[in-house]
Amino acid sequence: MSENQTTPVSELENHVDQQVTLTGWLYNSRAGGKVLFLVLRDGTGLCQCIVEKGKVPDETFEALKHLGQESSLAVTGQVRADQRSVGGCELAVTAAEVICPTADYPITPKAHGVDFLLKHRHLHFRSQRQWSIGRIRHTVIDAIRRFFNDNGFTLIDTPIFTTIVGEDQTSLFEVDYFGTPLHLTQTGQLYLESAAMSFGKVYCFGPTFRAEKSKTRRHLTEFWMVEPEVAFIDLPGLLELAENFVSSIVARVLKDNRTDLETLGADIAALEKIQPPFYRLTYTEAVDILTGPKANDFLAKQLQDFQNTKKELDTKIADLETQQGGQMKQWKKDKIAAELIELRSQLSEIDTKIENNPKHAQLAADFRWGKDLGGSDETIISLMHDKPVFVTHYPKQAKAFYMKTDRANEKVVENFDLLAPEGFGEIIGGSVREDDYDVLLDKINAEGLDPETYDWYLDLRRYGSVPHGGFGLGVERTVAWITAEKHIRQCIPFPRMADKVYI
RNA sequence: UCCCCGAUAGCUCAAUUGGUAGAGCGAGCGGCUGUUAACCGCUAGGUUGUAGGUUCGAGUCCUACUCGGGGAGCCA
Repeated sequence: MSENQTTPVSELENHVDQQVTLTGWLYNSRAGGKVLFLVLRDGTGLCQCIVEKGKVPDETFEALKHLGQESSLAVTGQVRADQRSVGGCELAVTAAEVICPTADYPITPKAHGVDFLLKHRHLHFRSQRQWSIGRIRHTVIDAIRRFFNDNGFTLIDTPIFTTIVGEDQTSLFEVDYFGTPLHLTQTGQLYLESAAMSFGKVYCFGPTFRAEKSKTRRHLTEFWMVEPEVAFIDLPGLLELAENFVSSIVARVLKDNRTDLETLGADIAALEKIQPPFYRLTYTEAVDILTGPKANDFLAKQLQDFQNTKKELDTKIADLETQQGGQMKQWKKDKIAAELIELRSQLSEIDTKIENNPKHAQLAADFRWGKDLGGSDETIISLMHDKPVFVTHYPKQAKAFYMKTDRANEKVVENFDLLAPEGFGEIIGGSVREDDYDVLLDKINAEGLDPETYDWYLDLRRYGSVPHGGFGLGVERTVAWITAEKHIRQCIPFPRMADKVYI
């Protein structure tokens, strides 16, 4: 069974009316008395294989008829173009070989809960949704490398065992490095700054670790981040780089993964709008929006929408419950019961939203200049826009020590966050770095950090310091946004969450 | 760490508000030549998360714990 004797499902359209052999796994089967419909999954796509009694040996027919989901097999037959089939092609089977028959595969083609699927992650990969997300993740990562490699950036691999704190001291994973405490990297940025002084434009790309005990849909303790760093750049330059970068990723996914996006139910029309320029707001403008009538009206309208949806759901549920009491065929009753389950789960989701809306309104209204923007605040801002939004110039005290103080307004730093639209929130954080030796040293001391540890970092300001800056983009958050996946744990093969690691 | 919600068959969920635990899917057997999460018939499948309490009687009410989901803080 060498590779050149088998044909990938993705290439069947080039083999119509030819005889081919497919290898893969049984995704689904529907058995008739004298005809079987086997849906084969081979990693490149799905193909419906038709097995007619009499066209294959009887024992093959019987074996295939009782074959369990996810059995591995090889099938040979003639390719036919048929619009009734998934993918537009099907296989008229003349011979088949079962490689490994399977019984009791745990993941059925029906609905499953989140916890169950995570516990079966090693098998859940095989499901359509995870497969499509995985392919899009692949494209996103390739597009990231492509963009930087094509734009004069040099890849610099920064260490995973580190001695320096880039973000927050409380969120470090400590490791015992031959008796010396080190920690896993939170960012490659500080190392990258030294590389930028050698290569000009650099980037690093790898896993990042944050020991934040966050239990939300946008947090992982291990995630992938790409960080470009550029010498001789200012804040407007960075924003331009970031919007071109993000737009190029989205464009690549639209080009390479349209059917995956369709499978996932992503909003393709919205993605097509993702082109420069993005919206630009200062932090102060964002605070004015949050505490002013605009956010208030927006949230009030949102609450009204939620309540209208709730009313509609309540009416539908009441209707179905009344119908359920009446006389009717069993299958009709079952259908109503299934519909009720779906509607009730929608209702519970909308109830949560209705419950959270006033809390978020309160948080937004109580917001005072000086705090960092909260998750809900970012969600509100991002929901109010149909394209990504840059929020720039945050208060100095809310941000990391290395960010450059704005010389025009010393209360703020020259930084930015990029919020993905329609509620997805932050996907990029970045800044111009403080390039003045004395200002940086003061910041290090003010933060209570040990200047000796940062001696090499200060050297970069001693020897030919230049204005420079960069940003970090979270891969899983980007994939979640593009695929319209609610939770980023679905956007990494083996998610590590606070307090939970399955395999 | 805090707030809200949940735990019933392998899976997803019901159980008329305290009165004999049910259905679909999945599994097994049978039927059907064009199915699309196929359909139809039959069969098997349960100490209702754990421990205690209230009650003639608890899946349902109370307390504690465990596990899970959502949200806050923090962040990519």
